Amino acid sequence: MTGIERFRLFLKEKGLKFTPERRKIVEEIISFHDHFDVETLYHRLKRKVSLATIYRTLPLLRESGLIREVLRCQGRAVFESVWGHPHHDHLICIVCGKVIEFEDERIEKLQEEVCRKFGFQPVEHRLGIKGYCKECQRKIK
Amino acid sequence: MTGIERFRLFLKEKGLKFTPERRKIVEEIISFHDHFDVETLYHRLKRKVSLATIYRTLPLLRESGLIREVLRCQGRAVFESVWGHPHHDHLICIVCGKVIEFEDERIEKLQEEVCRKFGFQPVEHRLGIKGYCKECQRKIK
DNA sequence: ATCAGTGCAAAGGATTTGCATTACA
DNA sequence: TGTAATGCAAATCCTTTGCACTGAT
Repeated sequence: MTGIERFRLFLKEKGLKFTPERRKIVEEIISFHDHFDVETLYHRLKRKVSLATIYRTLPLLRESGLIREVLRCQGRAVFESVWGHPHHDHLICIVCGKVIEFEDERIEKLQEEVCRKFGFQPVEHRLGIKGYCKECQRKIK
Repeated sequence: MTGIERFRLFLKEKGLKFTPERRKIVEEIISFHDHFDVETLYHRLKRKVSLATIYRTLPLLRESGLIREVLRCQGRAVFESVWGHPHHDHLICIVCGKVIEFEDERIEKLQEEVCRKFGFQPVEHRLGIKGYCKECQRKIK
């Protein structure tokens, strides 16, 4: 199943409509795997879809498991496409803003274990470690 | 060393001043270990310290390691006092908003391992798992 | 034919900032 | 004394919303 099909199905199940605007948004999101904020997405869509519609569509994309919010950068929410990409977490440099992605299956497993322990059904999770990247540590010293 | 002393020292090292307002804020934060947002803190301080000053002081408290931002709730940043409290992470129910705290030493250790691997010097980290709590799972079914 | 979705512009709400004044160090 | 901090109010900036119109199912 493609991401677009997935979204279409999700909308159908909820009795919502698959509009041209929503199609453009999903297509754009799936074609890139970088981090993006709303403004960036808006420009990538060449302003063919209004900001209001983007803001109204993002929650649906989250619910359907196509994107997730990874972090906040100066008040702005930053998302990433999740479809077809292995889950990973982030190291965020508080000096230069660089983001390093990493995967650790063991951490994932332990999280699942914790959820079971509390009878909690996880939907989305986010692990962000803020600190100084290698380069910025040097600069400071 | 108490939290207040720690903050005082931090300010001194940075050439900043320890004012009555900052003292009130630290005292208040240390006396509670719950989660709090800016508005709540403002009211706890009985409005003796202005919102502007609170907003200007919070980053300093973060840098000095006394508090950390744990999550965002409808746009509002939520913090918690970290001083003298073991690190923990959160399960956040997306239906009722309940927050369950948990500690897992093994996850912490793995995070340190990841940081070493990337030569990254961690300052603060945050693991939040969103999903359905036990009660809300029942309600939905 | 309906009911949800869209764009626009206005509203909202948290956070930041300019400025004159105050007060630590 | 000199520099940073405070409070106030205005300004920002991201995000949400009301409304009249459009369009997917």
